[in-house]
Amino acid sequence: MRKDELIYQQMLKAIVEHHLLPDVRLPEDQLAETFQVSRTGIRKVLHRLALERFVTITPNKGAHVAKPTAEEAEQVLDSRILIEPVLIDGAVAHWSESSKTRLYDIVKQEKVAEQNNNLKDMIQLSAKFHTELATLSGNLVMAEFVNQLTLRSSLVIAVFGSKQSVGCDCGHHHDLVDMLDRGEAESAKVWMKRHLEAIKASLQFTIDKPKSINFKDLFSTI
Amino acid sequence: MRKDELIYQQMLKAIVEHHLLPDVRLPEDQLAETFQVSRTGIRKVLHRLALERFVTITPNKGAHVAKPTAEEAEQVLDSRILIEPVLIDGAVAHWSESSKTRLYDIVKQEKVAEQNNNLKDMIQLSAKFHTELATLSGNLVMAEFVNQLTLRSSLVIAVFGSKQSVGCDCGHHHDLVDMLDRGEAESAKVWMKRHLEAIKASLQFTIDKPKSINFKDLFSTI
DNA sequence: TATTTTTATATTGTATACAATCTAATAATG
DNA sequence: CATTATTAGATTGTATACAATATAAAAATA
Repeated sequence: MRKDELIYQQMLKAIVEHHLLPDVRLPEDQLAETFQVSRTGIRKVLHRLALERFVTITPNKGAHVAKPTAEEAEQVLDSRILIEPVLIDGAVAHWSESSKTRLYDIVKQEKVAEQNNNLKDMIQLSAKFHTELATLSGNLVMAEFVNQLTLRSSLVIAVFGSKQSVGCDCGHHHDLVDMLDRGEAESAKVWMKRHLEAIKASLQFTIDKPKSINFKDLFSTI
Repeated sequence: MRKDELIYQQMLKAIVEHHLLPDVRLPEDQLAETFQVSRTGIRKVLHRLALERFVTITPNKGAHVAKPTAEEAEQVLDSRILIEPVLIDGAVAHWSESSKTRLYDIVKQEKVAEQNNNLKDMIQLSAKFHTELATLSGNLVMAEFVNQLTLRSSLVIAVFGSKQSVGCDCGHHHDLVDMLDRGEAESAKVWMKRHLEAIKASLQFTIDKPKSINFKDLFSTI
């Protein structure tokens, strides 16, 4: 993998898994030193993350982890509520043994993460489940968009979510796969809509405060 | 507006309006000279266009105008067929006199462009109509995605489209606005789905060849 | 003391320099 | 003559240098 792609993946992971919280400053120098590249390489990554809404770049003031507003949070979830159900038809149409295996496998991992109370894995796996399902619909353009939306949801949860926002119902994903395997598209659509509405309903509008970060330590442990 | 934003807009416009055709090489030096900035600024823009799928960057070989494959073309249109109808509800819910005015205004401009056989305006205005409608739904996240999809459609049309792909039915947009104004959401959804399916059906799989480009001349005339 | 002004420091913005890589032309070899 | 090596030129990849801007601290003024 290209070096800048690797840095991108690591930073995105850190943001999505709440190791880097919203509003945290991302100084180019420190990141450059952390990843052993020049500022040029870091700027490329920050620029990409900014286009994808995970980072905010203010001219002459630098990059911060993005802090979605309440409006944006709502719109991200509403987008998923609109889109993900209509992808169910495609997933059912392309359904196969390997689809089933892939999704059940993720569900299994989710259960382990839940038992271990491993929040970071729970976040990552939940996003992975939804992205994988979108991919199974056969439309890569849509799958990419859903992928971005699930990752943005993780960021939204960092700002407005409670613990139940991510973990309350990962067992439920199992039920959805059952429906898909039985070819019950309509039930699956309804289920998906309610599932996402439940996540949206779990969001709360509170405030939190950023703190200083040692990037070298952070990226050496994850 | 920031200088790099302006360069981005101009290059995107050139691609979307078919002044820069798919597969055309985009050498950093020539673009840097054309826009009177260093390669640094150009690379930033090319990188952004690549993330948005309007440009393809091959490592150590540089940037080219993206040439969507048949699969991608199909998926872009399918995405619109899935998404744009479900945004109708939001547009009807937020409907107002200003909505009506905005859309009719675009339709009016479309008619002028059609009469003048002004292909470049027809492309731009058709994309604008669909984006504006998505914006009226009230969900900015969705609107941005639809905007990207409409622009990618223009690129798809550059590869697979016939003249009718863009201009066959711009009068029809008028009918849609009428339905929206009467609050006929369901009819409007069906109309939108058929409209996009017609565009998809007009795509043909042929071949064309790139030719050399004088960037200075090009960007001094548009 | 509170407020403004000035200065110093740190950080980002942009251009340039040099290294790495690819492309194409020329030379060498069978 | 066709094919492979070699070399020269052009182009991209990355780091660094310097300018522009913002931030924070110190000094000046009311």
